[in-house]
Amino acid sequence: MGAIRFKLEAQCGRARAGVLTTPHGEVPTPVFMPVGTLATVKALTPHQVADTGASIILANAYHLFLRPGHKLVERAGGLHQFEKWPKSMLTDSGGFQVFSLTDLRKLTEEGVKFKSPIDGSTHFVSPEVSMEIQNSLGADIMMAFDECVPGMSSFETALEGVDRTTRWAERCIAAHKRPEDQALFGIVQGNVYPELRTRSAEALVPMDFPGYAIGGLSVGEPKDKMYPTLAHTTTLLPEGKPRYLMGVGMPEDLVVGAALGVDMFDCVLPTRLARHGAIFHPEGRLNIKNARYREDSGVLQEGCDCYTCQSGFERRYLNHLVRAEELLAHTLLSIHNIRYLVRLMESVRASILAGTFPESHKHYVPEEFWPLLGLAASIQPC
RNA sequence: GCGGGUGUAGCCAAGUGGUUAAGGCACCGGAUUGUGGUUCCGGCAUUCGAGGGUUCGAUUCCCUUCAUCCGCC
Repeated sequence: MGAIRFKLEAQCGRARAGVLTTPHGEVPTPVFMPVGTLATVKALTPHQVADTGASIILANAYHLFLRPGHKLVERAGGLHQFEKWPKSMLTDSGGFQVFSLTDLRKLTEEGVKFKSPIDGSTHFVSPEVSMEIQNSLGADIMMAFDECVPGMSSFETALEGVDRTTRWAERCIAAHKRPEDQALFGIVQGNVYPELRTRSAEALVPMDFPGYAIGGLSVGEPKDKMYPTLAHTTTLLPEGKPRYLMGVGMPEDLVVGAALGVDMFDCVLPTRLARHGAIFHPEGRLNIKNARYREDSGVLQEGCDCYTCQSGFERRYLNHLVRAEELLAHTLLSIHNIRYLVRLMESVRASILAGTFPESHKHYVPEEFWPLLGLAASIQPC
């Protein structure tokens, strides 16, 4: 018996609705997971995060390793206790920082030498170190330490990334100390090359991870590369295990991902956009600091059930808070944006259960991509 | 009233007798997908307080005037 259970409740074409059970509760899927890199979803209290309907959040092993240190978090009773988040939690391995901190690191077969962005000191992270960090942090789900190559890398570079990720995956499994209460997910790499995605999945699936992530997407490649790659990759993964598309959070991408059989998503977008004064809206993204909202007495989104909209905060007030760089702007806009994505996933899930997906959500997706959803000329109800 | 200084975009401000007048802030847009919390990319003065003169050519040199600041009566 592993740390998690995953039960599929319904399928609709390739889309799935399920329930992921972790030691810290149930997570209905498909699910959007807010990101709390440094043991906090920026600008929000745990209560506010939970109030958006989020049932699982992320933290980052590499960043917490640098500050305050994973041993300190362990002495504090683990991440749940440290940051007072009682629900499910997932830690990223630091693998993404291999990609995002590319000019501050040196990569070898053994691991990665990073230069700390905090004080310039150097630190070595390997699959074994990442497992040690994540075991100390104690999240319900931890991620393998992988190599994520940039969006439009050459086939050769992507191939190296795939094979290194495979070798590192074996080392992660061997180094993982708490499989009974922490589930370790493998990560499929391969950039936009279908044959490399196949190669990666064929190597990782026999390792029998309790869940599989799709990494190396939304890292600079265009959508007409990303979507077909995703469509191919989800067919390679085991039916009965959760699938997690890493780093994806645009509403249309969530709908496409769910339609292609993804169960979990995470993204910094809702909170980062909020801190830059932008919000999700059915008509597209709105930049609430634009001059045209200066006298706007409406709420962010008519009919939205988030705290910010329900409290009646007007656009002209939020415009002011953003311009004045008041902290409350970050809080109020983050709440709206996270709730927007959580609610989107709730409605996707309900439609899958009702058998009306993806027809019910196709308006989120540009028409040119409808064929990918199974929404060509003939729509297949399920 | 006298002596001196300064007038360049909404604000601070560089600059030169010669094609398109730095830069910063603000402002107006855009970007941001497993977060290096203050980032990146664009746009924004046909004109240098006003008027006149010298010159092939003036924001720059000269005169007048206006505004403003400092000091002395």
